[in-house]
Amino acid sequence: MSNPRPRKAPAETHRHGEAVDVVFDTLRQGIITGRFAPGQRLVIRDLENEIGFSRSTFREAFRRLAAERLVSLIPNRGVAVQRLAPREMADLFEIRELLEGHAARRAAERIDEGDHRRRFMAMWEKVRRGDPSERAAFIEDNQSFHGTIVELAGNSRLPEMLKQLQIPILMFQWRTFMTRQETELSQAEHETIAKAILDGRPEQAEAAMRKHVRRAKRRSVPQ
Amino acid sequence: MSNPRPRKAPAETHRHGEAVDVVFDTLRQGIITGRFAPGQRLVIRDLENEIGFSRSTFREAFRRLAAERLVSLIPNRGVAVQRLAPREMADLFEIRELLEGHAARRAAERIDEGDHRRRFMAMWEKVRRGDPSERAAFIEDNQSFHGTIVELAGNSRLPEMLKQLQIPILMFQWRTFMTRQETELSQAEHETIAKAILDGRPEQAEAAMRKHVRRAKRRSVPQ
DNA sequence: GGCGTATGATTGTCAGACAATTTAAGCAGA
DNA sequence: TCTGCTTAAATTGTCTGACAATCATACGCC
Repeated sequence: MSNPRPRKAPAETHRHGEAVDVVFDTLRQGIITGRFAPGQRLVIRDLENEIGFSRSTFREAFRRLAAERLVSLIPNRGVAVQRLAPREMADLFEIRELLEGHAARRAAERIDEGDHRRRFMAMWEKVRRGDPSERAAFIEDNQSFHGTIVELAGNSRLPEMLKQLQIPILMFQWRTFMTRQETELSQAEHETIAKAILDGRPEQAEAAMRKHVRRAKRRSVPQ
Repeated sequence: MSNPRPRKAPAETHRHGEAVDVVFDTLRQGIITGRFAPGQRLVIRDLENEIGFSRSTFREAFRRLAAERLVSLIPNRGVAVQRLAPREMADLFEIRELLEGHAARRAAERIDEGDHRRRFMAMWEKVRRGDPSERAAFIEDNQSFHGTIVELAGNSRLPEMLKQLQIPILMFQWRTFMTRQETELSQAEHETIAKAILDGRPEQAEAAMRKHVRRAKRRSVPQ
């Protein structure tokens, strides 16, 4: 009897139509955490053996990663994990300062619309109690703080734009030493921003947020 | 004698490694010009017959289009040309106002660095002479004006971010009736912005640009 | 050691297979 | 006629294999 051609069993079980998403998430996580180093080439045959899935799936995932600037396409050489020069990092922070400052302003303007105040206070109650010395928890709380403000700004495109800006910054900061003193200073700045938003003071909210982002830039980007 | 399997000849001659780019450009152009209507599904087999190239190439091009928000992915239904609600259009303009206003400020601050003044004046000499009643030329000059300012702002990420914002706006405006009066008003606003930049007045440049974008928004987005 | 050339590895593209899924069509029963 | 179920057709999502183009390296030659 003839041996039917065996089909590859995917590394992880997944539903039909999710392969590209699984591969994309896996690679993105690997890039953010440093599992794949900046500049490193991603060779499909190695990834096939390591993660499963097939070439076409990886190629589609590569296109998404390239669109988010996590990798760069090199003609006839596939893709490589993006390197960020200090200058480009500074440029990212410059845009982030602008967009997040605007988001804080809008959030303050709209704090009394709908359930905004309730949502913001729920987030803030949790974040303000966080222990600044627990680094992983602090990073998560920080995301939550900034994410909520951006959502409350009420612009449908702002969240995704900032997410794109933050991923490379995360790649960078992950390897940055974050001192106790710095997280505490960050906490204090969050407090200033939160108060301005809750008090409905747009100008102050924007100024405080911009200052906060500028300080993060000075801390993260080598001059 | 056996007939060797014929290979598909691509619709247009192109070099190795450019198929995805050709398909991407073709589809993007078709979407911007209205050849593919908002909401319309893009079915790969039809596109294969019409443009040439194969499924995997189209699937990769789709990922790029989806990343630029020109199409949306629908599970098990492929992709469809993105529809933009007036609200989302307004959100795009809100971000564009912010980023382009910032770009105008930076351009004014840096007008005397390097060859900035020469480059800006070269563009402006050409654009100011444009006939506002020639619509196609006006659209091109408009791109040139805004593009130069964004480049002179000196932020490496700004140009691509604004390009992404402008594509859906173009999709929309392409079908907008642009009166003679409006292009002339636009010209006059360009003049104000150009003078502020050439005079090195960042505050005025930003304010004029923001006003310019806000007026374009009022003209383009149904309230 | 420097330089052109063969060699191997990898990418870019095409083609075909098949399962999963959606949509439309056909049919049975109330 | 309407409703619900089954079937069929169309299309997507994924995997596999083929082959040309290109890049990187090793090799041989001088």
